[in-house]
Amino acid sequence: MIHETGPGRRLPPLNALRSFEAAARHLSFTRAAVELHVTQAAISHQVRVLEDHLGVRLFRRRGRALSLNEAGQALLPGLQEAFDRIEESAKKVHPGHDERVLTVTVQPSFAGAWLISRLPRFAERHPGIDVKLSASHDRVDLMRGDFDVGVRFGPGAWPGELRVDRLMDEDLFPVCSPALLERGPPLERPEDLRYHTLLHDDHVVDWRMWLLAAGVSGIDTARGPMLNFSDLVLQSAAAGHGVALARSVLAARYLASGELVRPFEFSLPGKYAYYVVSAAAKANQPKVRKFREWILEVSREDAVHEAAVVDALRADPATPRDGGK
Amino acid sequence: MIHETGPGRRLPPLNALRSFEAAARHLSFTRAAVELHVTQAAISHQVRVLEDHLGVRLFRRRGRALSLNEAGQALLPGLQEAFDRIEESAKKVHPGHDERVLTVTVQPSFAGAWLISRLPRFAERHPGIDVKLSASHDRVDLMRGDFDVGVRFGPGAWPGELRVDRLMDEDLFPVCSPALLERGPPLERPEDLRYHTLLHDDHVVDWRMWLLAAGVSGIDTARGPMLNFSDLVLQSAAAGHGVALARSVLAARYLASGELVRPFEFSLPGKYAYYVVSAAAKANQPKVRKFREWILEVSREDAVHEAAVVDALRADPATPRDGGK
DNA sequence: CCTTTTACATTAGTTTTTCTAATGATCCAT
DNA sequence: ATGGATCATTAGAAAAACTAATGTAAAAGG
Repeated sequence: MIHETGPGRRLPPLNALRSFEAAARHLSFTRAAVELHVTQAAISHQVRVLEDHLGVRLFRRRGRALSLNEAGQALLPGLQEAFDRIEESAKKVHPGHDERVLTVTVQPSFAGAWLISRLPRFAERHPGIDVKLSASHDRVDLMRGDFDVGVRFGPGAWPGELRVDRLMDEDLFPVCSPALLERGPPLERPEDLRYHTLLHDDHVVDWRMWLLAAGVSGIDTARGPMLNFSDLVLQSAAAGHGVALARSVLAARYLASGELVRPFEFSLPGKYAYYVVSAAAKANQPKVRKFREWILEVSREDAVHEAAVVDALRADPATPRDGGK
Repeated sequence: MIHETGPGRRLPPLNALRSFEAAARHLSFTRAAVELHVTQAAISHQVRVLEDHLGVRLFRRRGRALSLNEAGQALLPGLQEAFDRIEESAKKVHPGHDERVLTVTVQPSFAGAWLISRLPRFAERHPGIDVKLSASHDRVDLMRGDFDVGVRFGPGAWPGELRVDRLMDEDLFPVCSPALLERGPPLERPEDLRYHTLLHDDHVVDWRMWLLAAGVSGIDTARGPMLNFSDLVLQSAAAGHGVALARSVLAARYLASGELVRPFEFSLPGKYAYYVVSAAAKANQPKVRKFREWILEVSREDAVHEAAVVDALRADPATPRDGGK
């Protein structure tokens, strides 16, 4: 009665075809679901959509036994060739590009103190993405394309066409072992630091600046050992060797476990922060976007959570929430 | 660091591929949008999704001029072959099945009085579906697969595996031309019908039953002409030849235009109703579902609307809302 | 040139589709 | 029979796709 041609193609629902192909290959909705990282119900729905669209059943369902009926058998081979062709074409377009592998570069201190323990959560949420984490001090140029995304500590402004999102701010405050606090010389106010060994690391962290900000003078900041890595300084402090000036992100796990405590509240906001960084050209790739969104979300959640834990510990330092050392 | 293989395929987003293919074929997002019955923005988004996924641009956009770049040229041919293959396979599965053509069977009276004027709305909402309407008195067996869907007037219970939805109830009431009401013998109560010519059709409608229900006796229902089609009876009434016993659905358009009026309010609920019917096996096909949902929705809306119009006319019969005859 | 037209891009918000979790039904093996 | 495995169904949540409005840039027309 009413006519509307439209010269284009008449393709069945493509996502339903993908589910059907997987289901037909496995002869199992459940296994197809595993392959496609969805639930069995999703496959069931999609196959049904395709069957409704075509107006034919494609499977013979007899309880547990699943098999292709005639229509299904007619459909499958051509479909598989078609999908092969698509895979092949897609590979041709950008060889060496793998949308499943995400390469991430971070500093070792951040990897150990923060990222490693959280990465499993990412793998769980995005089982289709395979993270390759590179922890290294080497300055990596994200613009050169060696890595998809990085976490950098710094002022937040880098040259080049980058997408930069602030991840976490960094505060500086002294930490020491609970034993030192209980049994060492008094350590109630910043001034008391003069009776303690100060542990130094050779990076950003600077006792002089902190003491100045805390309004304390006359303490010799040349005293005490200097260690190469931030984490070693914290370990040393946890072992009771002295008081370290900690960066909040790196110290968080020691504070949470009770291995380190903060003798005083005062903390100096660091001038640097952690940023998620990626080349602008890559920033919108799904795998990159998912990582960025995930890490920003986790850092937000954890900030809330850790603040609560730290508060609890401060209220009752004798019973650390976790096993401790 | 974390590894998760998954032996399956690695296909790009399939719907994005469809948009790309159409856009590449037309070398125009706008024309691709027309073909796929979506907006230009949708194509733009989908192409972008594909480009992000693959990590390469596929088009060269230079203002108005759109062309495939190297990557796009590498992708297109294989993709088209793949889509050809899919179309071919889908056709093989169910030849003679066309998901764009919907065959509908109704009685001529319903087609003319109700469906024809509303069908354009359906075409507008679902431009991808091409309705083939068959108006015929022949009893058609929907189970035999000759038609996808039908509208049937009857008791609502038919044999066979059918999906049946009640569409509209049918009331019986007398109608006549406004001229007859003004200038003819009085016609204020059902009793006054004795001074008028009764128009009969040979179908369901029966003056005897109506008069009985209205509590009037002693009127000779054998008087007056009998016509073959319900609509002819109404036309005859509109021409002032007498009073017809109308079925509400069929009379609605005459009432709306003012060509017919109801001399009294009393109406007898018909024992039959209109139903949307299709074979259970076809009832979930997208084209069938869309038609069913549409017709049910329209009938609901129109019921509300027409009730309002009829009320308005009853309040002021001299100024029909529509042009009239 | 300047204006208008045409076409793609972008944004925010809505709609539609897809997916999940829970549960049910069925078949098979023990 | 009973338990385990598998697909189906349902309602509701999450994600994807789409639209409308608007922006931007290049080409075409005066």
